Amino acid sequence: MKSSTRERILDAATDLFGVRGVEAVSLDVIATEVGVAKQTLLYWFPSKDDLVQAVLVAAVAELSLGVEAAIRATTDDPLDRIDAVVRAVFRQAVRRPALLGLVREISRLPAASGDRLQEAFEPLVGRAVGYLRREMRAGRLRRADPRMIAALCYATVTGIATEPEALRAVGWQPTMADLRSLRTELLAFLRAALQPT
Amino acid sequence: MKSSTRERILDAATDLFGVRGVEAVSLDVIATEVGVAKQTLLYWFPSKDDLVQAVLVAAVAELSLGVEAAIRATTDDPLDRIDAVVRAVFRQAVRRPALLGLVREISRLPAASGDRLQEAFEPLVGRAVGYLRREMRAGRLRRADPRMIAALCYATVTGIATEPEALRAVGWQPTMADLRSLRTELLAFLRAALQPT
DNA sequence: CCCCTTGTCTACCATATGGTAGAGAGTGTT
DNA sequence: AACACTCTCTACCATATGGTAGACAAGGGG
Repeated sequence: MKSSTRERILDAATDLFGVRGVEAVSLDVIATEVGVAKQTLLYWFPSKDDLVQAVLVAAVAELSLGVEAAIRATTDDPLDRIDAVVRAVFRQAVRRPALLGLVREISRLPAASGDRLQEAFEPLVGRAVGYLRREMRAGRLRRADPRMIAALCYATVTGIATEPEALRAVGWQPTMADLRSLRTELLAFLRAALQPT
Repeated sequence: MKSSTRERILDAATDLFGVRGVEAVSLDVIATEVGVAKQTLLYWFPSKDDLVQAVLVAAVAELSLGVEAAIRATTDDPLDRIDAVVRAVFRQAVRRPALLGLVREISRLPAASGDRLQEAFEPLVGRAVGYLRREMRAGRLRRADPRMIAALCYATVTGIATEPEALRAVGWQPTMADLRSLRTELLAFLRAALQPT
């Protein structure tokens, strides 16, 4: 497949940007990783900014898709639903550790890019906050500011998924067993934090 | 004060590294910020790596000091104590938003530097995990893997403090009122997550 | 007065970076 | 055969970066 060059570039750039940070990764590094000349990158993406944008848009779409699918596939109970969303995010984070790291890069981008990305996430965020608010009113979740709860859940999941160093500091290791245990603890943690009193 | 040049460099570097990331900040930028020639930086810190190390060591010390003071100043109840630690971290994060961002930079550093930093944090982490374990055994905290709980609390606090973008996405604004409300919600969130069932 | 140390600077340098210009190969169209 | 289009490459380029060499000023002993 000739036309897969673009995809391969996007793939490599996603991983590199997500792990090392956008500013820290040069076009040359990406090109070498893909096994192609730098100019080929600049053929598909006229500038580094364009590449960054494309990578971010693809990452946001990928994450959103996974999350939305997880939402549709669960029951009504909000704790189960949150469970499913976290599992979905977790699964993607394991398959592609760079994805969530990329999301965190957004805050380091020029304001304009950040805003655009924010718009891409807005429907998902808006729906999540609305959902949390309704469930709180119905007494099926601990009452709190639903916007803050959304942010806190995001911070917890993203934080734990993007900082292997923090986990290593408490003796955690990237084995299957520890991974499963981490997921279990994360789910119990969120469940306890959200359960109605 | 002549000898304060070093301090001013450390200060500026801390803020810039913490907000934009180590790789994204050049010596020239720091020098301009401080109002000094690049060579003056290289006089005080023979290389960028040296500067990075110095900045990280200072940041770790600063954070550790604040946390330890908070711990000593509270009662026995573990939830109160965790409350106090979070408040301490929060206070420092407000005074100096870059501090926690810096800690997150550790995972992007060469392994050797990361390890050294980890050692600096080790006593604090070890004590925290031991404390959590004892309190769980005593039934004063929800029973769980204390190591994971430590990591999760860290992820939640650091995540929420270092990602203004996530907060903005849910309509949060950096005003005094919103800041206070964020702290309140964060404390309630952690309290709920840790309370014995 | 001379010399040594301290701290800051200007002048460079090699390398890496994002990006431009344009050649060449392969493929399909007329 | 001639042409155009798509894709990749080599050859450059201007700028920015981390870092070196060394001048210059200020002060403090001896």
